[in-house]
Amino acid sequence: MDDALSRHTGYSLRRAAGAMIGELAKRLATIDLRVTEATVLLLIGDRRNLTASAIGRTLDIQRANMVPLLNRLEASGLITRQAIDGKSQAIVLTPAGLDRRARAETVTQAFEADLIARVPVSHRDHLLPALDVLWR
Amino acid sequence: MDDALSRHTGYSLRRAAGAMIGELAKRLATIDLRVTEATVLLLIGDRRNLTASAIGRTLDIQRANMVPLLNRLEASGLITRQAIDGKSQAIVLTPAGLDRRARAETVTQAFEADLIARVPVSHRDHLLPALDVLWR
DNA sequence: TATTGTTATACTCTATAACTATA
DNA sequence: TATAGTTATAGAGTATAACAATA
Repeated sequence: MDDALSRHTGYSLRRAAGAMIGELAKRLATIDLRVTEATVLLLIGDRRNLTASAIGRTLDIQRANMVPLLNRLEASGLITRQAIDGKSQAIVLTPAGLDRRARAETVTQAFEADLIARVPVSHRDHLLPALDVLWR
Repeated sequence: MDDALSRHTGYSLRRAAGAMIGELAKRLATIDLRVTEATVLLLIGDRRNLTASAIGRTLDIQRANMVPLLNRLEASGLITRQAIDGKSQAIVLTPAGLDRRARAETVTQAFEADLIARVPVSHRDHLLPALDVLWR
């Protein structure tokens, strides 16, 4: 097709990620979540006493950009901020947050299954390890 | 690490693409190009009589978003618009555009080589075909 | 009728700098 | 001194709607 770009792994990576995120965003919109919001909910449910800064470090989101993100989740009643000490706050899921998180897990797991199903079997087990080395 | 997400191919795809694009953007900035601008230059040099709409279709960029992108390239003296008929315009590289394109090719090829070198040999040949199926 | 180029606008994510307060 | 939370701001990419002119 576009021969100047068809053999570029970087280009394919960009296009694949774009297509994937677009599709996931559509599915998460049905439960009123953005991709980044769902990612935060999934992470929080897994750990305890996570601060905004710690979440940001794990997800590679700037400290400053966590603020409006968490503000929205708090305004939606999905999280609360609980003081750990005078400086840090734990981000905690509310009952509504736990419920939304469960629904996000259902959506993302179905999405994952559909995504992986599209990859030919011969390549399937290579994709995740190959991707991981590019950012971990 | 983040166990709720570590086995998600979609999440790894997003992180890998983000890290990759960030690095590529830095390298292209040294020759005063954005990622999308470089992509357009590489595509144009390969074909002829490409219209803005056709470029957009190939690169999955909305028609409306091509306008400011091409305006910048034109303002930088890298492209010109040549009438094909009363409705369509061919996007053509100027001599400066050809030179910038050659430099973009050098940067992207070095980047590609570095990117692929990081993928373990056992997975290397599987990455591009696995990615391609996710968007082509 | 479908397509091209365009304008306007808004949203999402990301990046940087700076400030306050606390560990 | 380093870190947490925050504010403000800007940039880049993307999405939608609408319009005039032309194929």
